[in-house]
Amino acid sequence: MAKRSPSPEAVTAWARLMRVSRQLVEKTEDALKAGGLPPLAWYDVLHELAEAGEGGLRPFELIDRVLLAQYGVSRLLARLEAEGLVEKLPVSDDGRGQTVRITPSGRDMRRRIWTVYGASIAELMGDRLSADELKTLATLLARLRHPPIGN
Amino acid sequence: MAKRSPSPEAVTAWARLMRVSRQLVEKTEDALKAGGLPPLAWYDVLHELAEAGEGGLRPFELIDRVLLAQYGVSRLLARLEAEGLVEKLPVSDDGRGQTVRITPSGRDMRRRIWTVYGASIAELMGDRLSADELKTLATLLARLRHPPIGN
DNA sequence: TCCATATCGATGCATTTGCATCTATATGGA
DNA sequence: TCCATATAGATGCAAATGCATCGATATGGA
Repeated sequence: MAKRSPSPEAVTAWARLMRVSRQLVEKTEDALKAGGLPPLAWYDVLHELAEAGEGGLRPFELIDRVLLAQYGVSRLLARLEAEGLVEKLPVSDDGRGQTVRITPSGRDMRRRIWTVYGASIAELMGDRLSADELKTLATLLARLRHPPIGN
Repeated sequence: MAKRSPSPEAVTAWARLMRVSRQLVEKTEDALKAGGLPPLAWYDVLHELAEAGEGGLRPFELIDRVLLAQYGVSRLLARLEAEGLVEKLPVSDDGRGQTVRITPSGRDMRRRIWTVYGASIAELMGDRLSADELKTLATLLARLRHPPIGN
């Protein structure tokens, strides 16, 4: 089967996207480590659980939200639970599953991570592009999402 | 010390960038696996070495180009050498170092990876944004590079 | 020349990730 | 009701990664 070739513009944009996103992640992870804080993935999960409120979330609901594999979620939740940042509750109408809820100490950790994470975003994105440029960037990136959904 | 808060625009752009880049990498890695091909990192190294030509590159020169840690480069090169895709040559004027050169079979592998990788770029980027939009995206992303260099 | 320090690249060990599979419960059709 | 199949989540094992450190060579100053 014939494979297509990408346009030079597509290749350049791709290369920049790959390189920049990795640099930004690396810089942010470094800042978190320097502050004695856990990795970004912990923030992602704590953030989703905080948004979900008292009802919590089922582990399988986290898979798509934080872009982790099923076993990744399973193990990350085990670590978070061991640290007392989340709690697992049995769910009444499905004996296979559980509900995961953020604890007060989890909310506190989320806040502490955010002081570093947010500062990193401000420095690495906010300082480099104007509000308009950031909106343009966000709009273009939205068109690359999968599945492609409006906005 | 006081930490800054990022603007809402910066946060949105950041979130989109993180999510989209991970989705694109995942889709591309999946395509490579489906084709029985090695990961993207192998392509990155083979690409740099192919560009470098017969002179090859020193391992430490690859560190910044492919954004891997020193030990990551060391081990990846060991795997590539074991597969016969690169060869290590002693370098005359520095007894500590070596020069790494791509082999014919390495060039062939690079080509084979590109048929899948390039098609993935075409599908995931080229099909979704116009040439002008891709240029805009690339320009905005360039402003986020570290260190910030012109373009 | 000698020694302290820096650089290049490799590696032991612990942690993390990926893959495959497992157990347990749920669901739907015969 | 019973059984085949599907889904939720956990886990054993192998591979990859991160961290610290090592051995070897280079370099620069006393």
